[in-house]
Amino acid sequence: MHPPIASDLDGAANSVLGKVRLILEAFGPDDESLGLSEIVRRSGVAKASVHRLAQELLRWGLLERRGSEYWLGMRLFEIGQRVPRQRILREAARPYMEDLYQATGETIHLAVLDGLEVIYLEKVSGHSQVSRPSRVAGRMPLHCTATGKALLAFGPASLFTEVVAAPLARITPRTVILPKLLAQELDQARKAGYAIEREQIRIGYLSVAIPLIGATGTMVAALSVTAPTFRADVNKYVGLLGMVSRRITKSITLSDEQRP
Amino acid sequence: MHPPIASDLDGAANSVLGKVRLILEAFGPDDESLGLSEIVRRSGVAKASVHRLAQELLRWGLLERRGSEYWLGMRLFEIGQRVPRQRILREAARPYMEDLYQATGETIHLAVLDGLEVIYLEKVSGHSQVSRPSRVAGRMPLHCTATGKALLAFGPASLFTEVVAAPLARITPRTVILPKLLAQELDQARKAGYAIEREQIRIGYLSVAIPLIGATGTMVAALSVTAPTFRADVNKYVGLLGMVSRRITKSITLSDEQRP
DNA sequence: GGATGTGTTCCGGTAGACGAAACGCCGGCA
DNA sequence: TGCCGGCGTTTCGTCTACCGGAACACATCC
Repeated sequence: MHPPIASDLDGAANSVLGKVRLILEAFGPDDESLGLSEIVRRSGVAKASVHRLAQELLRWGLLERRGSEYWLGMRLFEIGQRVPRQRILREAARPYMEDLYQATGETIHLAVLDGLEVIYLEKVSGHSQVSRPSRVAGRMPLHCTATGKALLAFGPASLFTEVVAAPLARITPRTVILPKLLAQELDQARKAGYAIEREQIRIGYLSVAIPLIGATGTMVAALSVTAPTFRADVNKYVGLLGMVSRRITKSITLSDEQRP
Repeated sequence: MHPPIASDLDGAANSVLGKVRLILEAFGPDDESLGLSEIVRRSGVAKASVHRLAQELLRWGLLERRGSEYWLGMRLFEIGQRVPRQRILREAARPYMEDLYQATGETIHLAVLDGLEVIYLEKVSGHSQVSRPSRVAGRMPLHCTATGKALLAFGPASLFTEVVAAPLARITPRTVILPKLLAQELDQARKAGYAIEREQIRIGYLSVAIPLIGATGTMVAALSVTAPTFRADVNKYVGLLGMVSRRITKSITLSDEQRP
């Protein structure tokens, strides 16, 4: 765990909010608690300032504390659940994701575009953590995930251009990293109405994703089924996803205007 | 939607963080976007300050904007998912909640104590929104919800004392609001190993909840099944919950020390 | 005892924060 | 058309909230 990239946060420590950001982002996705000194080390903010701001964050509930250890506080979870861009989609999609999970027995993801990445809004799965790399609110590259490919294929062409402007990361030996090959995959996805990745993100697994198109015809999200390759039934998943996507988009009141 | 209670936030507007809190909490659980002037009205913070802080929150990603409308930003959702008190429990309980949902076809809730309320960490349900009053990260009173009763019954006696120190709210005509009667219910719950509420929170619905006890023997959370009264099978739910709770508590690495 | 680590408190200095006021734009209405 | 009220943005003199080095208190280890 390293502090946020310095170039993103130049000058951050010369404002209160900048320091608060550094403090809260010192806690990584797998951390439990941190001591004050560890927060200082990770954030680069002066100890007395960290202490002072932490007291105020405690009063707000954004941090919680026991003894000398600090935790991210429940109030963050509460406010985070209010974010309309995830709330409305999740609420609309959840029952259908449950249906898909029951019909397939495999892991179901709901993802949206954020910056140049996929961010997972929801994941329905059982005891086998088949898609271990993914987590709710986690981010993954667009180019090698099925949801990412669906977002690329059915989203604006400018998105593809932006994504391939930087070298594409190779996650597995099967990851497609040549822009030309990726473009062909996306063409195929547009013709077929769904995107697919086979072992491009995790060996032994494949995902099938379809786009959720909003009322004004623009990409809103993508929905996928992820399964171990040996037992995957792509045609079945595509059929189910297709039926479900029509119902979800009917129930979404979210327009693309929701997308800032 | 009204601004945060003034008594909780006396003096809040004389610090940066206090103002940020007022701004972020101006967005309610069902809001989508707010204009700058509406944020000003709800928060009571001066317009120029709201504008200035909003710009910084935009840079951080805690707010997002389109035109002159502001949204809570995806970054809040991301950080909110890092909160260990919800993350670890949810991850442990999710697969079992799916099992329960499949076995019962009814709504499953996972809840923890926060302050003197229940807060729902997760909810698995299908198309019938049987427990409409509840939502993830939503809060409900302890005394009239099954999860709340389980938390009271199996938690420290001091909690009960605190809760009944103030008048208990009557939600439905069936809500138990006399401390003596509530105490009897909790005794019954302790003897039976589970808590139950019948139409105390919503007419026509009942819930059954069991406690999740951590490694050190203290209450960590409560898990419930909620169903329409006419088709509820309490014995079935109790049996299933019992089997599942043993497995969840085995997989929880969370100790009560996680509870600040 | 000294060194090292943790978290807490102090307090003079200052720059970041403040917000009234002005500005520019827009839509509605007489 | 002109006025008004609403919106969001900008300005800039003022000031106090914020800053953080330093001191302090406590704990552990050699």
